[in-house]
Amino acid sequence: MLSTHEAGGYHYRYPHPAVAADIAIFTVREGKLMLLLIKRLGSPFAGQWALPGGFLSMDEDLDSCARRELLEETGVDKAFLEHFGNFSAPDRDPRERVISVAYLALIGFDKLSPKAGSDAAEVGWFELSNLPALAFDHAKIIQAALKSLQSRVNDPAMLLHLVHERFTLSQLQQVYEIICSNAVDKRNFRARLLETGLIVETEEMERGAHRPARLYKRAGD
Amino acid sequence: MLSTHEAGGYHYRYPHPAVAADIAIFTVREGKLMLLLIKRLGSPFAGQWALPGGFLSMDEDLDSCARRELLEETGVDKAFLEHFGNFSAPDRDPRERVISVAYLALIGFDKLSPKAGSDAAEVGWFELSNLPALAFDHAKIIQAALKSLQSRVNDPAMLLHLVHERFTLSQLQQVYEIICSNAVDKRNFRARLLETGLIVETEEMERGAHRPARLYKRAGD
DNA sequence: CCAAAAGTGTTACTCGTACACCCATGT
DNA sequence: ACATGGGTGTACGAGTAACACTTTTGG
Repeated sequence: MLSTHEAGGYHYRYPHPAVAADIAIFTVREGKLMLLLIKRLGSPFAGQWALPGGFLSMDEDLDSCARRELLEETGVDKAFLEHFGNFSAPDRDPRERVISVAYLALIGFDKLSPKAGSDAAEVGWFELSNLPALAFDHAKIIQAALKSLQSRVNDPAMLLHLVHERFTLSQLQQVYEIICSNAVDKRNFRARLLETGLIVETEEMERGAHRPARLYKRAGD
Repeated sequence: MLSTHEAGGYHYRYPHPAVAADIAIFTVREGKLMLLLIKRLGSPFAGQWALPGGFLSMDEDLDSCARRELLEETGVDKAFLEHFGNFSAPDRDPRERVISVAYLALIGFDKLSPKAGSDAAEVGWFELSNLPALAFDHAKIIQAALKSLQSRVNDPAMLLHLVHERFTLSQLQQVYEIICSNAVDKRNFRARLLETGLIVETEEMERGAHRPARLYKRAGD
């Protein structure tokens, strides 16, 4: 049962799957729900797009692995990050047996460092409604990620991860409506949010083409 | 990256964890929430109690693995079975790195075959309020399982897996109250359940020491 | 002065909760 | 007859959903 490290390899009495954390990283930009994908360089599925992710190291748990991958791809270390499912069909990776532990991540588009990550692979944001062909079973994983996201849309703490540091209530409502894709009443939305106590108003205003909107921030600054 | 099968072992370029499905199998008997545990024969933790579970085979996915383990331990193949979390601390198993994919299972106590499973290990049902010392991090897994169970107590479809084929509304309510450990109003409980349409009344009555109670069954017979 | 988004309260309805008495059976 | 659990309806309150007009700025 124990592994031995000999001749640059690892040896086990019984077959072991590889275990990877894959992350569906969402953000909202210009009124669209966007997903981060990376372009695969090697085979299989070379040239196709896939979810960022990576194999579990022996000295970290799965949450740490996901957080590490998120940091590498986006430069963000403080973000909403949550497990939502495992994907384990025996043939989902043609190379070897790989168990994918899938995470949902949410970040505000402003928090991304411009040179996102140092991974050599090409990185791109895609509108969720216009995804390219995807490697492996990642299309299925994304569907499940979206479902998980939508099921939590009423959690204001989650929504707050998708807006900028300072935000207007309309922006927050827009994010809400993009996720669940139906409109809600402005007054009800605002009242519900303010009485959670999770956000506080600032003295700043956003200047736009029309009447300025008050900016809010998270209660914990 | 590929594995090779040579001299009775499996060889990988990078270290791989073992992956196991562990199952918290709950039932209700005599007004108590019970959990199935097995007594470990070998080391580590020999003689201590643990959750049933087993390693993932290369030809099955995780759900199938959990269902197989459930069948082996209880003789039940049609039961509520649902993933609720992964446990992946690097040192949770002293032998080697093991990722535990944890499942919640619910079965009616009547559906258990008497000679539950063919596994040689000793099997026992324990009151949740009176568990023995547990191997590995299984105490933590059980806490998480219970939390998951309680969070879904309002799903009538789930509750129905914990009662017999034919059941009285009082029995169902008792199960509800045991899980969330607080009392609810009889009339409200019954009304809510009946209007889901998930259960239908039968012509049978349960005869007891007092007024007979109507027996119900699942809507899909 | 016009267009565009910001901001603000009240009413109706739905759903959940609280509550008390009579009934059927076994002993 | 009595003890025990089975069975039933209504009223109130909380929370959710519907609804319209005024304000502020830029062009």
